[in-house]
Amino acid sequence: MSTSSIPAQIADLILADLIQTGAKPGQLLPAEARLAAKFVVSRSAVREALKQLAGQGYVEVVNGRGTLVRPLDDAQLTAYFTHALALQGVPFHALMEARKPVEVQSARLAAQRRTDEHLVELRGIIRRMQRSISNAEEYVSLDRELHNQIALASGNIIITHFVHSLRGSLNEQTLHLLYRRRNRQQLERVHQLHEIIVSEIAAQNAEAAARAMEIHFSEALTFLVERKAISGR
Amino acid sequence: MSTSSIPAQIADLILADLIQTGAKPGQLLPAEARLAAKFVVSRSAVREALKQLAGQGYVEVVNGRGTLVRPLDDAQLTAYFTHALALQGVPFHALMEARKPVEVQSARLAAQRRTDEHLVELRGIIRRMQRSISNAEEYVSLDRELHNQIALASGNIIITHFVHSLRGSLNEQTLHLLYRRRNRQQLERVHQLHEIIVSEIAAQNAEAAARAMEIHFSEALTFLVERKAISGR
DNA sequence: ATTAAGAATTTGTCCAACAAAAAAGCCGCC
DNA sequence: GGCGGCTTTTTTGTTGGACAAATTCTTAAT
Repeated sequence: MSTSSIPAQIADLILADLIQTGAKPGQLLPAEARLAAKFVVSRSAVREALKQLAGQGYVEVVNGRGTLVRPLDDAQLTAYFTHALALQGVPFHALMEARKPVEVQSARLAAQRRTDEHLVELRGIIRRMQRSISNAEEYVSLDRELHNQIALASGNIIITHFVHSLRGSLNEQTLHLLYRRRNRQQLERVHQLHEIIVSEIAAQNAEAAARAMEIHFSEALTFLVERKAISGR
Repeated sequence: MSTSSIPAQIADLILADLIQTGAKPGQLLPAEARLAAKFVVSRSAVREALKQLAGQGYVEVVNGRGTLVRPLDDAQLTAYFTHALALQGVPFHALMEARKPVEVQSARLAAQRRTDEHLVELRGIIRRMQRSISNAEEYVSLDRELHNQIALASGNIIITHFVHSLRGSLNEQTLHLLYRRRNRQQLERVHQLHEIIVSEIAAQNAEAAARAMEIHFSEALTFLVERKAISGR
């Protein structure tokens, strides 16, 4: 709209230009002074516009070099999930509800497309998990690695970013809730499912891998609901 | 890091403060001048920091009033998908692969949680679709409405934002590919599945609704693969 | 051809000033 | 007391200039 601020308008124009011309990651944008001349605004306005585009993840401004198109990463997704959890108060189980089918798909595709290199990585993580089953802090860290690696093996960058960013925006308190309060028997059940998931991915049984991941998440959700009922909220 | 720019550091500090204090949407931040004094930097630096946070979707700066915490919306997700499709060249089928399980979950939850009001909306859309089956442009628009409304009925804001933003970042060309090239028989098959999905949601058959949505997407993906094979890329 | 110093380009940061919009305070009127 | 309407104050919007910092380009010497 014509009522929005000049930097916002400039940002839209620059972005439209990038899309129009099919800009590629790494490509250099015109200098701030040149953009300011082109749009007939001050350099400050252009700078704020670029900062906004940088915040949206489209570009990166680097001192002395210029502004360049940024390769796609999960920063935007991380910002979204952080916003949802920390500022908006979206309940954790709502995120898990959305995450579950994506992780199931992740396991399914990983079983179909995994390479031998992926498998080596996955088995290495499982081996380390086996040794860390009584160390909750390390097991949580390895759990993150495992799910990230499975997503990587899925060969789908959107799924990879989704899985990675969602885990990344969880705070320590929530991770604590996920694992540390469990007893030994419950942790071994969790690990058993991790092993099944990887072995089905190894055997390239897509549907079996998907089912194992689904059970894994169903049990995690059940666990969360139970704990919520106990804590009375 | 100490090497990053001052506005970036200020942005991180402000965000950390918002999270720490549990800021709520609509809440007003201190004035730019006050923040500048607090962090001992110029107002320009604070302004760029705020513009970055605005780009990340956390806050909104409004002339004469101040900076306020923004309610969660799908702007970040839209930016991510736009970046992926328009700038990064992520293939369309990769997005569909990620979208499919989310929409299946959306249908499943909608069947479990839909209210009568949701159902009225859904049936209204289906009725309009019935009349527009030969008008590809309008059918595409109604299709978007239908999927959004199903996501709304799922009661999960993450899923709602995901579905809405993914559709929103598709350009005209891609939508064209999705529907306009189909013949009458294919379009009627698509509509038949739309009707089944809604009727299963109406009957609160969660798994049946999920299965119908899954078939819907499988056929769409098959159609895309076929077209790609024909067009030779 | 290599290297190193210097020049040019580009972004980083700050400051000062005024415009524009919104909010807050004030004052008279009913 | 309450309620418009005006003024004042606060806050963001935008510009221009100045200099620092980082990078790249140029050039000259070996």
